[in-house]
Amino acid sequence: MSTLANKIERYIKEMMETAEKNCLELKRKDLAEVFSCVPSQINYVLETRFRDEQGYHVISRRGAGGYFQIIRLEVADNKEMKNLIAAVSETEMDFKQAERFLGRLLEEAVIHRNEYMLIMSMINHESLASAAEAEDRVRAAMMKNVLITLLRADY
Amino acid sequence: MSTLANKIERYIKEMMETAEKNCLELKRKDLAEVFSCVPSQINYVLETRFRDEQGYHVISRRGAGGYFQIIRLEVADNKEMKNLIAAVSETEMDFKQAERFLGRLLEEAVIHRNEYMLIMSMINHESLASAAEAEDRVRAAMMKNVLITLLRADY
DNA sequence: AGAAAAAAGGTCAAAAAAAGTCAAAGAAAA
DNA sequence: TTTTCTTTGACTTTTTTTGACCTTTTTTCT
Repeated sequence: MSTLANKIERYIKEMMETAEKNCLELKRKDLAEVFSCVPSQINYVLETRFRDEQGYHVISRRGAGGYFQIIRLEVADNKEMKNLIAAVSETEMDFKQAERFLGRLLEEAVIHRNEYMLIMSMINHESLASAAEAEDRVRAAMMKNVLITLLRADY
Repeated sequence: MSTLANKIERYIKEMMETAEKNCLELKRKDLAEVFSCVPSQINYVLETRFRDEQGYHVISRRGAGGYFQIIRLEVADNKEMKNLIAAVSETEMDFKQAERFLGRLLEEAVIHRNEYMLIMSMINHESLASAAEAEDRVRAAMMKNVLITLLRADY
């Protein structure tokens, strides 16, 4: 059985689909009630599954009548493309970052499942272990080249 | 009487058959309970009987909701393939060697043009430069993982 | 208007729930 | 009797879940 965090993630993503809009507004307390869990569990899900690198942006308001909004950032969007390139041109990238980033490309169908698996297998710690302290730098360079390749007109 | 390790091995392989799927997901703790042994016994079985060279690839996740997956590789009876995996696992590989290897995979239509481009962009010198003297070892590890991924029955 | 209460959401660290590692002890084989 | 293979358990690491305490915003009551 999948974890509670996974269920909440799926629930939110389904809602987003159904909404047929790129923005979803929810109340933390209500959502926690639906899953009968503590409210901070919702924050955990947002922090681990709905970060900017993953293609979602979250804003919230406290106080009575508070809420949070999840906005999906589309790669198709030109501005987002620039963000992507900027992100990937960072000099270091740990595995988790790369995974979130690739998860996003997969979700948005920029890459397909097989490409995802292939890339993941090449950037994982096992592959890069011999690089020692240079691991995150190598990964960043690889990710940059992946993006450049994906953007090539003849890909 | 056969050893416990052998029984667990048979049990897993039977499950794999029955599942009529190339991928099996299990919980280490549950399996240990079935055989009333310590959980690390399961790791022993996986390490000695389900290695890549033996035609199985294992992936796992720790933490609450953790599990492991055993994926069958399509090498089955193919001794040559198993040897190839073993060979690639050990070596260092410079760019030219990797290029020839990938070229063959492309010719034999194991991979397609896009995959070829993607992989090449990740193993080239530019990507791996920061690895310094470890470059060829990193490339070999990457190529091994590429091979494993391509052979995954669920690829 | 100002103060207090209520109604949210945020943070952080501890507890819980897995899985991994490694070395020592025991059993089997050579 | 060495050597190799198996079994066990103490300790580690990772991921999720929970709860106590904090901050912000609105509402209600003098």
